[in-house]
Amino acid sequence: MPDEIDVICDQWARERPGLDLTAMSIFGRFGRVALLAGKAVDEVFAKHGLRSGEFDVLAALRRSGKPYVLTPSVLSATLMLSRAGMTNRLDRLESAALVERRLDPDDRRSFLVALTEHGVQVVEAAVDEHIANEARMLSALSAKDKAALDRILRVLLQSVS
Amino acid sequence: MPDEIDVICDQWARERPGLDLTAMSIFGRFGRVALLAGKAVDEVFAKHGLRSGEFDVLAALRRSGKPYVLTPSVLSATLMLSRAGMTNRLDRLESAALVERRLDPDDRRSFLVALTEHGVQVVEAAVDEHIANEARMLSALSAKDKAALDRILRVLLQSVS
DNA sequence: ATCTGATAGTTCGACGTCGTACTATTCGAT
DNA sequence: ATCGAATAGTACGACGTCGAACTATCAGAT
Repeated sequence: MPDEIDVICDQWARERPGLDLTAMSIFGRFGRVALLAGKAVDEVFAKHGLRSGEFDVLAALRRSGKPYVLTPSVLSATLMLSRAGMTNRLDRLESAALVERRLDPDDRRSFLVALTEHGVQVVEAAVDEHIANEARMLSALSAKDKAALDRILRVLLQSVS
Repeated sequence: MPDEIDVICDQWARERPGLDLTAMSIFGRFGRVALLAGKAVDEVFAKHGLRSGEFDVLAALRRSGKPYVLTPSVLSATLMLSRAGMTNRLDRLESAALVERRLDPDDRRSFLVALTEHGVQVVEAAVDEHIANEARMLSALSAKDKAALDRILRVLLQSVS
């Protein structure tokens, strides 16, 4: 059953018969899946009052283990976000009382970003539903295909890095 | 060889032993690949003076065939972009003399967006280099893996739609 | 023929991100 | 001990996108 990307590739095949469309087909679907899956993910986070970037911060803190504390620099590096963008996210999260900024006793240039009690509760609930949602989106794949996809993505991540 | 996503999953496994991390692993790498591949793609387009959104418009026009004309509505639907965003892109492309707005003889509410001569030349050069770049990013995969990835992504796109 | 609802495109304000410039602080070489 | 380079975080302006409000136009029902 042809999909949207097939249409695009058929058009290119007609217009530019020499083109090798293998890569375009793969990256075309890749981008579409990333976009659509991202929207589905955002909907889940929205039910918990979060945007996906905000969840990423809370999740990074939560999975770092007790006492759920990291510096803004570590967070921005982990999440591949500029420090300026991280400042902005932390401002929002602090306004929502999901994190708090504490003084870093060892470095007065820096801060420690800590999950609040409320932040822990929110991220615990959000991550469970998030995982279930992701699993649902993969449910059309067989266990074998999921394993193959995981292996291939690992190679691909290495390759584009 | 463990990568960045393995670290994240190991952290979650330690903090929340019950969690099924299959989906997180797949979507985690998926997002990273999409992000990094997107940056590599942007660099190629930048060599032709384009942003990736602008290329998308030119490519949609080019692959539609002669006379390389589409309406803004069709473009925004095809590219999954709001009409407001499309207005903005078309303004930029028109300023760069890559497209032009013509009157639609059949509907005075609408316009016809047409590739200029210059626009055709730019997109022809850009698409060739773009395809080569995408193929390069996939070169770490065997032909068999590429075929498997294409098939799996097709299922996945269906699933998340 | 006219009126109602839908559609095409634009404008506007808001948002999140980025890159740059800036201040404060720390680290290292001498 | 001090000076210079590097680092942590923030403030600012620019950019691209979105959703909502708006104008102009079309299509269909009566």
